[in-house]
Amino acid sequence: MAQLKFSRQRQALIEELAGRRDHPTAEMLYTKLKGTMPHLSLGTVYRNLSTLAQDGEILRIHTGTTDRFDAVTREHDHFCCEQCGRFLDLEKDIGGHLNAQAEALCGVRVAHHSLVFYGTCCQCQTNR
Amino acid sequence: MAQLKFSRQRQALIEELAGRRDHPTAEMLYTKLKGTMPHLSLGTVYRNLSTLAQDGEILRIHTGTTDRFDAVTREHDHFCCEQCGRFLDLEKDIGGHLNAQAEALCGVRVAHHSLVFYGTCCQCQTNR
DNA sequence: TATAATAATAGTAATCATTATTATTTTGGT
DNA sequence: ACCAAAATAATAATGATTACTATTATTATA
Repeated sequence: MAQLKFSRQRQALIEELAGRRDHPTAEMLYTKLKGTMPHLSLGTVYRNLSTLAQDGEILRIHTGTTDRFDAVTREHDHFCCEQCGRFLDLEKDIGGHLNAQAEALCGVRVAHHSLVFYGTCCQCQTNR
Repeated sequence: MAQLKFSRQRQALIEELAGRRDHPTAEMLYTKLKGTMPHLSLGTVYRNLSTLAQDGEILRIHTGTTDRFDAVTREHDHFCCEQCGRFLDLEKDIGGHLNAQAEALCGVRVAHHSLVFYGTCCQCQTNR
């Protein structure tokens, strides 16, 4: 990709993602933006999410099913509730020094990591 | 699934997986076993890997592309080389007490986690 | 501001990994 | 040997994502 050109679609995508904390999937973003941009194509959403993630402007999170996206690019970790599917940021620093630790112990060069906890969230613990 | 019945295919799958350390994909196992079981079906491989993983007999690892499988079920972490694609066990204990830590800090109930480091492996560091 | 080069789009088709369907075969208890 | 339950092979279907292509939008420049 030589150089980026502005596009309303990409701009709307960036703004929408920055305005939410629920780690939406491509489909969720598509459905939402379709409201104000009826001609928006799902392929456009995927293409922009992919390039933005490659450029480090957003975060792409692999979950085993559908990928989720996050406007917060500072490395942090996530929690996925196996009951309700909620996908939460772990605000407290948990995985902070893991990269250095893995490098020291195992002799590999670590660029980044992906850490997802699975279990039961607060709401689902009380609702039972 | 009421109760399991023996099958040659499942047995071969378990033995093959137990005998290797490269975290094969379903396709890799299929190709290998096809040599001695020409009628083996890819669906059979997937179905057995899925039930074995559900029963906790093997580990299923999501990587963003193709899932990988591991006969070692003790919770441990992995490293994926972005140069050569090697998928390695991290033998040293890195993620050991993360679950408890996440529970204490964030008030969620953690059942398990998935931790994958990405970067450059030893071989790829020297070969450049 | 008209032009031209190029990037981005919409719409659709294709791909890839995985799961579901179904008719047939295996297994294991009686 | 007989029967019910489970497993299989072969294939179709699904779901997420990427690729293709003709058209449209953006931007630098004459």
